[in-house]
Amino acid sequence: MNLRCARLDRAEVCATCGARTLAFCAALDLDELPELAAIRHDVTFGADQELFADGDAAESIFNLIAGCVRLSKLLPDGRRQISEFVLPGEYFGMVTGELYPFAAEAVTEGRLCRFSRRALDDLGERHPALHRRMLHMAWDEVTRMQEQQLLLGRKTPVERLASFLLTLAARYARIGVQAAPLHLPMNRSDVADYLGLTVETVSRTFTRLTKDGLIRLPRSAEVVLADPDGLAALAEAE
Amino acid sequence: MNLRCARLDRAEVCATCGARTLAFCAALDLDELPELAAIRHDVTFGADQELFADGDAAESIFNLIAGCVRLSKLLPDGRRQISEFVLPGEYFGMVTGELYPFAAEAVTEGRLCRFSRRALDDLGERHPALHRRMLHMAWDEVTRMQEQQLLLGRKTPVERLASFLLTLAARYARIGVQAAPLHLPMNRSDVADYLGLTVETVSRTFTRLTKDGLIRLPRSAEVVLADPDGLAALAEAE
DNA sequence: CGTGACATTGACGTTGGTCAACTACCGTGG
DNA sequence: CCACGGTAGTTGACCAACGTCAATGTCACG
Repeated sequence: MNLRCARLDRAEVCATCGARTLAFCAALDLDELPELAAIRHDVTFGADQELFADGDAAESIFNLIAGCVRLSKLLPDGRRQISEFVLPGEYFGMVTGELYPFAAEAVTEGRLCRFSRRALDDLGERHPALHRRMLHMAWDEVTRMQEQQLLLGRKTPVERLASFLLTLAARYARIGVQAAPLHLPMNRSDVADYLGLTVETVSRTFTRLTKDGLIRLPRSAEVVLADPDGLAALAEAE
Repeated sequence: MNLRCARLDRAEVCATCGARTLAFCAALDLDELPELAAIRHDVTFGADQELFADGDAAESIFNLIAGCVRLSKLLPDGRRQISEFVLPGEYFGMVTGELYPFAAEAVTEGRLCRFSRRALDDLGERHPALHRRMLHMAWDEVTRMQEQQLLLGRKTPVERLASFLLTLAARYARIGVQAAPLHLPMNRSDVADYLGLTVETVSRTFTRLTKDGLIRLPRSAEVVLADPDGLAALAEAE
């Protein structure tokens, strides 16, 4: 295989990527994609694999293609807060400082593109649409985080879990993943650390929602949203 | 005064603005500033004034020059979460949707630049450095919010208040505001809704920190950080 | 001074955390 | 194919922390 062939192949990868229309890559035209493909590094990872640790040198930005990743921060005594579950099409690892102020770990196995910050920034200089798209995605992220702050600061456990299930279902629906039944890739401990609760409270709350007929739980990782309107009423907290 | 004079005057406003080096405006060179000045609307506001409500049409982006603004969300029963206290040099009101999903109210009197989303986006097309700067500022915002989520989800009241005081002092120091004693522009109820607590708990926690010699409270809005290291130890939660 | 809003303090109750036991599930190996 | 062991999830009893409700204190402004 000669160089020319190799370049075409790499471009092909981006052109046929399932996550392209969702991710920031959508900002580039087909004929610009080879430039993106040229600076992209393909990474596959297994469940529970650490992608980077809190305090690592922040040299890369990541674009998730498949799987689920959790971003988390720890207190010295081990208390943990998961700030986000990253889904396909979303990017993570963006910081302006030298070090990542949070950790990224795989929830499930999956695949992502790694870009050197430097190279991606250069590409953005040449194709401003890329930075513009990343800006809008960052704004969406901020909006989601405001919603999550309301949840963490003011909602009861039932309201938190109802919000969580609905939001996750909506996010999966948006990226074209069937959501009935809703599959939870993360375990109860992850859910607890995302919602600011303990595993026990999460478990009790699942039971409570089940007994009230709002959901069904054929398996612990599979949720049927039996009464979405009822859940929404809880989530918006009447 | 003729048109030419007026244009020069408007440009002058941006060139001499105290917040320019802090805000996204720093992305533009002096000779590009008139373009920014041309689309800028000057707004002064009084304490407690509503800048926009949750659900208003999102037609503008705001750049705070002076004063303090709170961004908040409400649940139907009145529970409130303040997601951010905006300080001079920061911008707010950025969303990708049609409506603001949160409210913005003045904490103190102050001054800001209002930009139509459309006009600012056009300017960003012509000067990519602007979008790039806004992108980095958005990333910083996300980083601050992750820190705040850890606070809301996992910290105790004492840890929350210690973190809050240190973070606020650091932010003021960065923009060149003297921080000894630290002046709190917001009342206890705002602090409570920012930290996910009640006023009573906030008040008791102020008392506790005072009795432990970590702070002094000459007036309820004035805090002397008597033992910053002790506060930091609490904030990082040993 | 007097008034009203904001802040603090106290008494008490509820909610969600802690600790411990129990159960279900899954993979492994006999 | 079943027994076993380990992990994840659920349930129960108990308790402490924070919220609630109510009273009191403080300060700024007329």
